[in-house]
Amino acid sequence: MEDILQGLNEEQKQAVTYFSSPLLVLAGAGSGKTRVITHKIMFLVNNLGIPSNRILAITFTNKAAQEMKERVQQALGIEEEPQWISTFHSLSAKILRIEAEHLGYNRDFIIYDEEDSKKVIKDVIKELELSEDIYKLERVKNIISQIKQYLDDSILDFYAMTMPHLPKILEKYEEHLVLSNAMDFDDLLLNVVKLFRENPDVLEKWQNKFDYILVDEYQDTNKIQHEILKLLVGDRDCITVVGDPQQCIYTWRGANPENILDFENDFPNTKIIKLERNYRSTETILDTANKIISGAKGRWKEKVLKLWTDKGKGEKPVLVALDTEKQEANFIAKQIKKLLEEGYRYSDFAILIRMSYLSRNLEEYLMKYSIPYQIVGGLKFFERAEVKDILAYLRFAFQPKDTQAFKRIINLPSRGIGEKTIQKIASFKETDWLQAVKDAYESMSPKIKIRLQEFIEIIETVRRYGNEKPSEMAKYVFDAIKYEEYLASKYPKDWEDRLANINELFNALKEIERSGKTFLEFLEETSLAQAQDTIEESNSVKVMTVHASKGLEFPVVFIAGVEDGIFPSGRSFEDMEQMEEERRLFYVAVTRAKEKLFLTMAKLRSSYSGHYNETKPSRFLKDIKENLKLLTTKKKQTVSSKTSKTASTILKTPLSSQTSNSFFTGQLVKHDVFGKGVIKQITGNKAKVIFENVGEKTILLDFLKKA
DNA sequence: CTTACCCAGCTTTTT
DNA sequence: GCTGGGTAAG
Repeated sequence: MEDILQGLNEEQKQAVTYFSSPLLVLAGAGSGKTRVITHKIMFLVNNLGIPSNRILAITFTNKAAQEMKERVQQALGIEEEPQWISTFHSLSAKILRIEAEHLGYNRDFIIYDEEDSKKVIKDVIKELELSEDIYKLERVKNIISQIKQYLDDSILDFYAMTMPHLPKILEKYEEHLVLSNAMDFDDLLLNVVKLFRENPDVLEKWQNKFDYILVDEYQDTNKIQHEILKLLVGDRDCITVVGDPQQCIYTWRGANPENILDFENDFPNTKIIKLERNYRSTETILDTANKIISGAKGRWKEKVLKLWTDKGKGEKPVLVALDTEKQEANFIAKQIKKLLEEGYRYSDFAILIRMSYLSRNLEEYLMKYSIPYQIVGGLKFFERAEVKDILAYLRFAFQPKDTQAFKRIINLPSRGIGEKTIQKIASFKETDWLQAVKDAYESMSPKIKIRLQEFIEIIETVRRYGNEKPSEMAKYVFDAIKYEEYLASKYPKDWEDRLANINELFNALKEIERSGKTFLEFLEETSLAQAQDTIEESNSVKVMTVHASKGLEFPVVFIAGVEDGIFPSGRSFEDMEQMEEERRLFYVAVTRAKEKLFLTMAKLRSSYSGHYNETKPSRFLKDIKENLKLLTTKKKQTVSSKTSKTASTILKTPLSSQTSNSFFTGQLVKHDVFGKGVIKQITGNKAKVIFENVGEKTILLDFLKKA
């Protein structure tokens, strides 16, 4: 017993050993959240005699799950990894693979990623002949996702007022998914709730499977995840959740800092324990973080945690204002080089950004200084077109109902099969697309017959051997469709890089053959892979979005682009709630740092067109200016000649010099293409303009001139 | 049906 | 600077 509790502080011990009622642990950044969960699992097993496979633990990333599994396994000295440590999405997929039939699905269902779902919605909008201006793809997709996440039909009613055909779209969308034996990300969760609600016996079975449930990063769970927990717990007490409302950064995915407070309502007699002692950062960094969050608003504020540490003062965070983004990147790279001499390693550094496109500029300079780096996240490996192409062949062979896979490959590379032929095939479709192709075969022209024959042969071959030897089959497809030629002609610039990706795919497939996993498991893993899962152990600087940095810590952190419009994002300007989220994001970013923290900004930043725009320092800097040390770099390249002054000087100046591109509502403007117009509304870097000839358009400010 | 070319629009965050 | 869509020619 001493063993497990050793090294924990009083509150942590309490959290680990409390079982009398549902437990909510409010745990600040760096306060040992994950540690509490891991130790509680060990306590359950060692001291209460509960088998590890009867404990369900939910983490936010697969990486965290894997680490927790390993730690628990090692600490308990057990043969097998604990089975039920995973993310909500992986858990749901696992449950649904077993219970799919109850929902009219087949166990071999495919998980549609963002791109697949979007294409389905696009097809549906076309099919229903709706205006793409009113039913904007991105918006419709978001609404559908919201409806599924909030478990609330009134959302549909609400949007249906302006989009009367929305219910029809939703219905058709669902139909398409079921016909493809596919689920989207939201379905994974939603279908579990449906399953449990409609099948009490199934629910009971799963309730009986778990004696205790623990959830990490609870502040970022949404309604539907909460519902899954409620169902699994039933009327028992067996749940501990750990979270921090200050770190809720996924409201756009249905999470809300208030949700964590509702836990008390849904689980009666909830006990609350606060962990406010921070083991990660220096006092100055924590003080800065506390200042940021003390400006927050909202009901959860009463639950605000005040972090403290006995680590000592430490150095003040440094604010550096560079002239341009190039110099910003240059500064960061140089600073890293400098700190390396003080004994830091590359892997001690993280560069955090609010928007992923900011990484390009950084990359350039990291390369220039020969600093090994890894961009975490961004376009993920399995989302790359070439990887998806090859996988689509395997996917389709495996699941010939998969409409999106079929549409992707039937004319890839060009087989002379276009819209018309696909329509024809569709008219023959009864169950799956492969059968439809075979049935439609006779009615095709001789030329197309040959091409279809080739296609069928490829698919049939993959069907025969795909399950055992996916890597060989991938190679076979690659050769059979002459994919290398296709790549070379389609992407003359970077086809070699893409080819390298294909090779990596072959390796990944070989790896699963070795590990004894099935192709389906492989597909599931790849579609649920997260940014953090790709983090390499290598000694390299990590560049990532603030979102991707959740739960991680680094000795030295740079936060780049601390400018209004970037951090906070320009989109949050008109929406209080979103601005609040930006604040929490900033809080998360700052609390990643253990020892040193640099905030950098560029006075001029180029937009995609290459034009430089003046920037304003982030509004969040005002709250923390006394905490910051200001570093200015002299004109010439002598980086060493820096002068220190107070941060407030820089915060005062730029506002007044903002004349060059300041627009206002009602202003007469000119656009190269659209001609003269009047600004109706300005949001962020865009303006709604009514043009005399072409009507209303939303235009980026960069493209407008004063008339 | 395909290809080649032009143009508009654009960058949150992601399971 | 990139991409997806639209269009005209083959």
